[in-house]
Amino acid sequence: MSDSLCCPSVVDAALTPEEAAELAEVLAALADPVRLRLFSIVAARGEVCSCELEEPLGRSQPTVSHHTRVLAQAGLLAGERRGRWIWWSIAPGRLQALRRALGGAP
Amino acid sequence: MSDSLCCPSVVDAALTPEEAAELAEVLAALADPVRLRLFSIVAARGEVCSCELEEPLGRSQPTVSHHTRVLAQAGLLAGERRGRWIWWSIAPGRLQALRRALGGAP
DNA sequence: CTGGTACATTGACGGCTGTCGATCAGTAGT
DNA sequence: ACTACTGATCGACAGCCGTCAATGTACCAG
Repeated sequence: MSDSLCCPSVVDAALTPEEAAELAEVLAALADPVRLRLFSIVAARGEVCSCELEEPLGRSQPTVSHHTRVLAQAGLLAGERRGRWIWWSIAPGRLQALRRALGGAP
Repeated sequence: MSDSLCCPSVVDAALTPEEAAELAEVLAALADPVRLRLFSIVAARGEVCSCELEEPLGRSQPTVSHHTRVLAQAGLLAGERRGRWIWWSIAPGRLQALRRALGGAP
């Protein structure tokens, strides 16, 4: 996926199919209750390893791995391997870019 | 669906399953390229009737009807019947509430 | 090297979603 | 009433998505 998500706002003018597809990808990554909770847990704690997510989410380890992968591919989560663990944090700027694409003030 | 979408922000604290489910509904409504373009067309023109949407979206009349319905049920679009036509406009406040739920400034 | 731990991948299953053709319901004009 | 037009609904189909058990991979301690 591109890294832009910068220029067009939904409320300014009709989106091109390409712009819409790119925006939809990011929105789809957040449009799941489990991923929203996962994301908010990471945001609240700053840094979380995968193994700390299974219990609060009530999902199996493969499912948690699947969701972290989706959020990371959407550019919303950043993962860093430290030894056996992967520490997840909020990818800076991406959420703000999303809000701007949704018509938020620059 | 509730009409709130007011209080919790994804970045402030861990969302409850109920808060996450409600937010996910609105995000899912926007997480489709066709609906994003539909929404942006309505936003750009102010008011559009359904019959003016089929051509720019390249979708059949039942499909357009399906998408307007999804957006309206999510509280993002408002429809008003005038004669044979239904005029669609952006539901005020809903998008701003979504941005706030995504951590935007109040 | 052996065993254990953290995470990824695979395969399978059920459910949801986008799409269209066909049909139905409501409105307006003749 | 009849016709024409806008929009909703239904039925069906293909494709995608969330989920988990099983298995694979990478890393560390001993």
